Amino acid sequence: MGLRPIQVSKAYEQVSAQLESQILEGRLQPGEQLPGEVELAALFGVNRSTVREGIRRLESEGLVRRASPRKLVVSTPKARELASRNTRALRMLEVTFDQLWRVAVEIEPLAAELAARNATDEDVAKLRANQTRMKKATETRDDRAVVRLDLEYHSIISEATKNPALALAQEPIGILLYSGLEALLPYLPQAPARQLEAHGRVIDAVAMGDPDVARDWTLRHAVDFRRGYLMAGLPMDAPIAPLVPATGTQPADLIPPRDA
Amino acid sequence: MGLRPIQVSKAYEQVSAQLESQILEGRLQPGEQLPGEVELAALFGVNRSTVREGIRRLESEGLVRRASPRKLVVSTPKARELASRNTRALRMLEVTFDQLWRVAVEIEPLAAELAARNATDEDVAKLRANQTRMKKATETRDDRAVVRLDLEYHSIISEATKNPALALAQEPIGILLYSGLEALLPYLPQAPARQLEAHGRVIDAVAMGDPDVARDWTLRHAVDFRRGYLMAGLPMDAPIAPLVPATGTQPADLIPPRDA
DNA sequence: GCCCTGAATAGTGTCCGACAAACCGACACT
DNA sequence: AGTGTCGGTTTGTCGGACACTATTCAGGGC
Repeated sequence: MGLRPIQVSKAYEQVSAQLESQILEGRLQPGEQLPGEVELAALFGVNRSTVREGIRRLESEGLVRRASPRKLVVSTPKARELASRNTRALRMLEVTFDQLWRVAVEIEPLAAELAARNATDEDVAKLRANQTRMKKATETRDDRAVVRLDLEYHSIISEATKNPALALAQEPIGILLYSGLEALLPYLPQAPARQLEAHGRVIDAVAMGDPDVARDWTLRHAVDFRRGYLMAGLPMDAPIAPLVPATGTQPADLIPPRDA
Repeated sequence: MGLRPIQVSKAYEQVSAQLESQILEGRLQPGEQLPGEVELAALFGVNRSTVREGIRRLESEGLVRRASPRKLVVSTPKARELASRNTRALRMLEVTFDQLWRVAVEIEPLAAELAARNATDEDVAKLRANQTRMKKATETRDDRAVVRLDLEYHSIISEATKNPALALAQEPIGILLYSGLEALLPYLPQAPARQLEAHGRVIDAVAMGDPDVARDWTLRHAVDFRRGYLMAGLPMDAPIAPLVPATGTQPADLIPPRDA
């Protein structure tokens, strides 16, 4: 029969849904301040608690943001938060190195190309600063810093493309993929040096606005990374970040937080 | 100075943060059921309202889900919801056709290739069913249905890759890009026929497990789409979905929903 | 014995009212 | 001008309450 499952709509869902559609339709514009909770409750004709629950959802989706504890303003979702949510989702979906790499090897060169086309002087400056610190970290063999700076490098490239669609697609993949670098470094002491070289070439190409060279060296870098991963004997088809910890932890009870 | 902005941590944030970390660390596994709100409130030592606000966030992030109104279970974020959130974000960031297309032209062929490598019989069946309905919609010139089926086609391809990283990157871009198809169709009556052909070729290639052909025809399809967009005289550098509606709508007040 | 039905139970959705802490703006003071 | 003070406002949190509905379970019908 042509019957659809009926779904009761909770009040707090309607609150977030209505506010969301007002935002999406542009009737509430980014930067604009929302009324206080009591006033909203009055406008919607529901209790303040209900409004609060609705607001929590919008907050978590990045459509509204607290400029200060008292100011609730409409906002566009921030790239950083989107990336971290997507990264988390990929982790939970137990994505493998191979899956990530297959996408990265196509998208990272594109990112480098677009960065070379669109990067501002400021972006280039950031890249050079990153390179300087990376050099230092490589010399002092500070693995932790190497990984952190590598992630930062990819993030700067992403931003330099001036292409939100690319950034959204690339960032979570880059973050997860190059987090795996940490497991790699102990086996491949020469990796940071090769990385430093590749980054340097790409940065020069970006600075000179040479898309082809940027693309080419990024591709090499990605291929090299995969080879290193293989040589280190790390598994390509195992989840990058397993959900179940290796140590036999039993489901512990939650710890009350409020004693602070 | 080396001072960091201080941030007070609200109780409801700690609730969601603690539950989130329990999930991420695997101590709470997907499918597992959470205690009721009262019990959680007791465990955390806070009021039920506070727990509820925390749960709303996790719910909105897809880390927990209501299996039935009474059962709150841990869950992995669903691809569909991630895609729609990311799509919304891209819209709000006022991404342009050109930006989307540059990414799509690299990532969609990859998706087709991987689909050809990994698609199951079920995926192929879905694709064929989609093709059948698309044919009908083309013949009856039902533009609305053509767009809907095109989006579905891309979604099936995405799923057939068996690569969550790719799906995450591709879906929002595909959704946004091919929503623009609707604006295109009135100008290009022959577009659906060409699309039908391209889809058909890709589907055959996927069915036969031929990655190269799948990739090739998807690339052609993407290039063709851009040409159509140009020929129709549609703007490449304007936001795909402007936030501010063209009609002069003034910021309307919120409408109380509860009279239903 | 098994299935169906209806009562009992438990849990969610929503509301009310309240209060301390903090924030914000204004105002007075040096 | 810069700084302290003060009071109103808003948020964060609490406790309690109640209707409604899943879910459970026991008893009756087959």
